Amino acid sequence: MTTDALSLTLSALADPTRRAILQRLSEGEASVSELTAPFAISMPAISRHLKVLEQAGLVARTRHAQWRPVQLNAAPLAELASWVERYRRHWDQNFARMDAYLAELQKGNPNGPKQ
Amino acid sequence: MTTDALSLTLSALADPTRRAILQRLSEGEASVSELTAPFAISMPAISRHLKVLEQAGLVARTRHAQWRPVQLNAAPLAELASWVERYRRHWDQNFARMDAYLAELQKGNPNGPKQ
DNA sequence: TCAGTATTTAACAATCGTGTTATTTAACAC
DNA sequence: GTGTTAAATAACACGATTGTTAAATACTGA
Repeated sequence: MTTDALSLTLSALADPTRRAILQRLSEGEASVSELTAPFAISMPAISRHLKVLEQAGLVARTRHAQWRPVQLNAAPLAELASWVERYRRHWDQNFARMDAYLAELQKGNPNGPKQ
Repeated sequence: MTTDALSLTLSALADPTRRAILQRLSEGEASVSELTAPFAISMPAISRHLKVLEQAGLVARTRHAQWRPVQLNAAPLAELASWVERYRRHWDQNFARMDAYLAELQKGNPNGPKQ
């Protein structure tokens, strides 16, 4: 498949369980057991969610005795943020007003800043 | 199922074809035929991608003779943007520096703004 | 009404995603 | 070594996703 990074990030984030895991990790690293506790699903299921998050680069795993602490890595979210930003003008009222204002300026300032 | 809105948005965006459709629509509305043209897949496949985007609230469809013009609706991206923003401090260097700076201020200004 | 165009829906196949339980691996402690 | 704990992997089931082609629907225009 060779899926692109942004698709990997988005499909990893599409699952509510995985987003909850990230939220927990934003408060600090955690073991797989600790991550499993809040959910009604088994540890193997969480382990697979972690694998998805790891392949998307959203978490990193280290090793400490029989624990594998999991840490958040938010770097891929930077790319997502910049992707979303390209659409901000389509929903943001301030952006819309700014566009209209600039358009007015463009055609000879009839409603420009100094009347 | 009753999937939450953010999950719907994210899984809709996880597909590269659907993101390409949105990008095309950011330049203006288009018919299904026009949206199909750039891709190597059939029109029914595109029609179903559009249904996914519509259910996520990312596009709206109107009716004009035998055409069903499709329009971008970026509103759901606002929620996504604000979700991502909550993690900005985890990747943004400026945020990290600001955090460190504020922490210094907090513990008695040893490395504060005036030395 | 009939033919043509645009689009959706139906029926099907193949693959993917997510959960389960059972088993295996790895590290600790005695 | 044995036993315990933490986690991953295997094997499986099941439903969702995504594509296909063929048929149905909706509108236009003579």
